[in-house]
Amino acid sequence: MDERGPSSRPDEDGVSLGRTVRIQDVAKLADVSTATVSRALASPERVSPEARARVLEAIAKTGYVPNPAARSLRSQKTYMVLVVLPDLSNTFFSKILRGIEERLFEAGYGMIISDLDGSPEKEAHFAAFTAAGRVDGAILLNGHLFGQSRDGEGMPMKTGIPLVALCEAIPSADIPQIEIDNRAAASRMTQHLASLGHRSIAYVSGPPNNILERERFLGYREGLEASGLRFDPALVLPGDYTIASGIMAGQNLAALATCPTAVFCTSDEMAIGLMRTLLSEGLRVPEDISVAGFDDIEFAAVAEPALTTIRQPRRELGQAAAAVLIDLLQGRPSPKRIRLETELVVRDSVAPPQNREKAPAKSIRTIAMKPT
Amino acid sequence: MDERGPSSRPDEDGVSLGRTVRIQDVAKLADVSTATVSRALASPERVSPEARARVLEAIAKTGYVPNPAARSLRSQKTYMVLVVLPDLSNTFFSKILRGIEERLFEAGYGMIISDLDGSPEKEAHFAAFTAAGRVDGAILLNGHLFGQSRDGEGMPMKTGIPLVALCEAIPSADIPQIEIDNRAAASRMTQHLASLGHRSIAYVSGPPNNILERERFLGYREGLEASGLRFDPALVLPGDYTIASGIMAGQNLAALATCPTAVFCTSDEMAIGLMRTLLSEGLRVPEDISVAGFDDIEFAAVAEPALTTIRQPRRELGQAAAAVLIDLLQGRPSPKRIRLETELVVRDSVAPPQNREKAPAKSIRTIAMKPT
DNA sequence: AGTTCTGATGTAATCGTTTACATGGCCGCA
DNA sequence: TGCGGCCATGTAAACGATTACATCAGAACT
Repeated sequence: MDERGPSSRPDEDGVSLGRTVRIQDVAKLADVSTATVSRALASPERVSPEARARVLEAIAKTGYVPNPAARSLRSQKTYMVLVVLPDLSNTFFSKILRGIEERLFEAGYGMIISDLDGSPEKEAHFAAFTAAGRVDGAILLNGHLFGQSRDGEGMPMKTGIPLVALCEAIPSADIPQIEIDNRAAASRMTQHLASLGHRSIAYVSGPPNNILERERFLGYREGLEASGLRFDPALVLPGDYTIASGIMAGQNLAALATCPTAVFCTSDEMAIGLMRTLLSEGLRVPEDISVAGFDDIEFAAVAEPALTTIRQPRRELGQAAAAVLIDLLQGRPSPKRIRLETELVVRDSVAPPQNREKAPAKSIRTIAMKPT
Repeated sequence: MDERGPSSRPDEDGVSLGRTVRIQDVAKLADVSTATVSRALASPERVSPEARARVLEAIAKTGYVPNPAARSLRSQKTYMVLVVLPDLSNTFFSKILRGIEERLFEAGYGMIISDLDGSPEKEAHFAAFTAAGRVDGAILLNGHLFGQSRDGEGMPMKTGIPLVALCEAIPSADIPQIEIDNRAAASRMTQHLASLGHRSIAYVSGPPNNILERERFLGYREGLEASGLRFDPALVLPGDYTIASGIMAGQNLAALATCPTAVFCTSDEMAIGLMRTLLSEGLRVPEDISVAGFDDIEFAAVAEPALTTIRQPRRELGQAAAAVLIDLLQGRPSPKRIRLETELVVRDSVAPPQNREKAPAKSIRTIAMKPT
């Protein structure tokens, strides 16, 4: 019945606390009412300096820590935030998470993580989770609202708590969006490739129906157009942002009738997987084919060759989302949309195209001398 | 005062709920007492089938979700678990996290994450967190107990809640440990290198005072000894498991008077960073120098060359830790220590040493033909 | 038939806060 | 001096569940 019995000896400072320290104990010791103790903590300016000092002293003496359950029960606030994401083990998200955690921590909020893992069952569970009032707000990285019933796509979740969409905008929902301009970034990369002389630029896509993917694909086409290149559907290879899909795309690419001189992968994972395949197929990057990525994950800089990519400020994205949510939670006005800057990071995996049909692989080295 | 006002229209199923559905509402609808409703949920066998059916129906009709704060206040259980880790953005941890989350979810527990980020301030905060009873238990990935006061190393945290140490054993604490045999694994890799003919094997360490590091270092020395090789302190390069430290170690390595023929890096991140540096220094892997890693992260297989490493079953480690903690929380007996198997994954970054002093780099290719 | 036990249910106390409302003292203004 | 207002504080009613204890009906045994 009472498992904590044996360990309930006097704790630190010689103050023996029979059990848990309650606000009453503090009140008694400070010779004030519980209301004053509560106020001294929540809104110090509403308590006289002397009373406050006594309360603080009593708290220090007893080691009092407010009981969150009781606090939450009464005040309807949990100081907890739910973060929903599709895949916790993905490098891309974990860096963002860190940004989120930082800000939340500063503001005194805890972070509960839900790895959706593609399971609708989990979605339902976490919809209930929010409904039960276990969290004050949520940050959604999964690109859609969960708990959407019959109405399918169109029906936003009515949780009644503040929500923020991070990275993947949620079109039908009227909630703040924190994101980058995926379209502009993709367009820029495409134009970068084109400006180096590439005329045949393949594209490795993200998962279908993904908002990110739609935007990036639009950017790709825009970039082609802006560079006066024709869009060729045959050069669009399916992917899903994973290393494995990059490897697959590499195989598909190598099997293409006329191999393009450049590939734009919409994630670094795919780019790295793809380079790997290309390399083992005997193609060299960037001499035979240029490869570009997206995200600038840690490994992009140490890939071989180092990956040219688009940097997303992941930590900052997380921080911004958390900041907006906190504003919302605390009733402050907050921007409806934040777009953070991306950056084109030029490394070694992209180079001007070289005429590889004319010579066997070995002699290419001489051609490579050309640039000055 | 009441922000939810405007959105409080009838919800689903046409059942209009003025505000939140309470257990009383369910009780009234099912024509039983609140106690029966509570029991129907917590211990169905203690309620008659008819009553249970009525309760369940009423719950379905009203969409009742128990209020966690109230439940927690009364029952002293939160159904929340704290996971403490040193760096959330690290690939290695995030895969483990996923394993943890899976198991916790199945058992109905939520996961709160604390990214320690090397900040003692945060440790204090989370010590208070557990003390306040916000979680029922914790999984520690950080290798020590927080909240250790004056006594320094030796004083285990007295939180009064079940704890489990994952990966990094906590020597002074009497809590279950889930881990791999780091020492045996490191020894095995060292012997693997030696068995290929390497006589001079460098070691890139983890952070000092880290338990993992200590074990792996012991394994390294053991492996050397078992292979009849002498330990040379000059071949131990400092690292901290990060890519950056691997890059640094690569520079130090290249600067060494007599370059070893093999390097054992105690993390894949370091191995990949190190290979990168080596490559740009003009050394080839594995022809000039073999590189081995530890962990088998996703990128190990697609590194160039593909990394020979030790596979840690990360997801399983997370699952096992969660399972043990759940046992503990539910009063079941649980193992005091679980050691999961590692696996030596042989890829391309390790090869027998080749005599590189006799010939200039170019002609090495002929030597490389040797293997049949 | 009387007693005891068991199983299903209800009643109401309890968990530890926050906070609406009441109180009382003090200041300043007329 | 009297009165409105403000400030600091106290009192006590929530918040919404769990659960110890009481109750009661019926079964089973002597």
